[in-house]
Amino acid sequence: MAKKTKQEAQETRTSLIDAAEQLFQQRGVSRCSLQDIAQAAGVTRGAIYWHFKDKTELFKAMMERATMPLEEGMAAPEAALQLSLAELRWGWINVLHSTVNNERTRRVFDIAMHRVEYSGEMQGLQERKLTSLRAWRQQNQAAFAHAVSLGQLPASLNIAAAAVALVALVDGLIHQWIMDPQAFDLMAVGQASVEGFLNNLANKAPPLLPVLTDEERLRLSRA
Amino acid sequence: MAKKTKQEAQETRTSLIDAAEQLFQQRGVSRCSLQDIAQAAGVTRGAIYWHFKDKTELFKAMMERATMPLEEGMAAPEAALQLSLAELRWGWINVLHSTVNNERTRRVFDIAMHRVEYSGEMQGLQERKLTSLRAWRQQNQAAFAHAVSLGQLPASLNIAAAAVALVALVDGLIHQWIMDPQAFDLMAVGQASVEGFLNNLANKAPPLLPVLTDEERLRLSRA
DNA sequence: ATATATACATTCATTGGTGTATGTATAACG
DNA sequence: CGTTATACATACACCAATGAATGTATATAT
Repeated sequence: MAKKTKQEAQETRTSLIDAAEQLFQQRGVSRCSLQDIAQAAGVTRGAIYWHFKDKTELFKAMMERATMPLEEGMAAPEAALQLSLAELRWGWINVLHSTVNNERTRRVFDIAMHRVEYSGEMQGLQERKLTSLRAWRQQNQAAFAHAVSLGQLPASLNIAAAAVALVALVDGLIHQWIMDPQAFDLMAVGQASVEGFLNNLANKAPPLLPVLTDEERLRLSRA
Repeated sequence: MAKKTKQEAQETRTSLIDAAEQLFQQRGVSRCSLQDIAQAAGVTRGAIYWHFKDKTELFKAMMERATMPLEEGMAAPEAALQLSLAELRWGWINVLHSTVNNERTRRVFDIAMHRVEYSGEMQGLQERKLTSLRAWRQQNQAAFAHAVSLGQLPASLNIAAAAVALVALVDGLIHQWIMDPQAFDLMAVGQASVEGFLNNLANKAPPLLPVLTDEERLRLSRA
C-alpha cells in the first residue's frame, strides 16, 4: 500500500492506541492478539510493528496517554510542600471527577486494575505504579506536615499513617466504583469521605494505637 | 507409572496447587504453562488434567483454598444483622492480621490483584469478587444500622456511604501494603485507621455533602 | 526530477502451548 | 484373587500468535 502523509501516520498511530484500549478492556491484554488490534484499527500487524516495538510498548503508550493528564494534575514536588489542606482536598476530588467523567480514564483504570498481568515484560509498569503511589503519599504527608506547622492539625498526628490512610481511602473508593459503578455515587461518597477524613484529623485525631498482641486480639474478637 | 494411593493422590493435588500458587505469583497466570506447573510439582501435565479440567479450574481451586478461611471469618448473613461495632472492627482487624501473617493469603491477594486478567474464562472470578465486595458492604451497613438503632451512631449518618467508605479504606490499605510492604506497618496503620473512622462516625459524622457542580469545583480548585 | 526514506502490507518460518487419545502399573474392591 | 477403576505418564495432532523478512507505493527532501 501507499505511503501515508505524516499527518495520516499519526492518525494511524492514534487509532491503533484507540483500538488497543477498547480490546484490552474487552478481552484482556494477553488474550487479544496484535492481529485483533490491527484489524479493529483497519490496518495490518505491519502498521503496529512500524509504530511500536511490540505489544508491551503499545500498552505503555496507551497507559501514558491516559495517565499523563492525571499526573500533571499532581503538583510538582516543590509545590507539594506548600499545598494547603484545601488544595489537597481539591486535588483528590479532581481525581474522582476525572474517574467519573472521563471515559478514557475510566477504561484505563479498569485495564490497569483487572485486564493485565504485571509480570515479565509488564513488571516495569508495576514499579511505575509504585512510584506513583509513593508520590501521592509523599504529597499527602507534606501537606499534613505543613498544616501541623500552621496549627491546623494537632502536633500529635501521625502524618505518615494519615497519608497512607488517605491514599487508601481514595484508591479503595475508585477500585470499588470501577468494579461496581451503579452501587454508589463516587463523587458524592468520595467527597463526603475525604471531607470527613480531613475533619476527623483536624478535630481529634486519635494517636496511633499500639498494635494488639495476638492474645489480646483473639480474646477481644471472641467477646 | 504406578497408580498412587488415595492419600498420595491428594498430596499430588495439593502440591499442584502449591506449585501453581508460586508460579502464578512469579510469572503471572497466563505467562506460565501447565508444563511449568507440572514440572515444579514433580509430575507431568497428565496429572493436572486428571485433577483439574483446565488451567482455569486449577486457578479457581487455588483461589478457594486461600479465600475460604477468610470468607468463613465473615459472619453469616443473619448474624451480620446483629453485629456490633466492636465485632465489625475486630472482623476487619482480623482480615488485616491474616494478610500480614498468613503467607498464603498474602500470595493469593497479590495474584488476584496483579497477576491475573479477569477476562474470558476468568470473568466469573471477577463476579465472585463483586459478590464478595457487596457482602462486605452489606455487612458494614447492617452493623451501622443496628448501631444507629441503639443510639451508638447518629441517626443523620448516611449508612450506605459509610459502609462503602469503610470497605474502601481497608481494601485500599491492603492494596497499598501488598504493593509496598515495607512502606508502612499494615497492622498499626490499619488499626488506627479503622479505629479513627468508627470514632469519627460516632462523634460527629458529617452529613453527606451535596456534590459540587463543575463550576464550583473549578473555581475552588483554582483558589 | 531523481533518490531515498517512509508507512505500511504481505508472506513465512518457528514455536510454545493446549486438548485429547492412549498406555500402564497398581490400589481398591468384591 | 481376579477384576476394575484409578492415577497418572506418554505421545500426538493442532493451532494461534509472534517476529522477522521482504515487498511496494508514495511522500519528501534535494
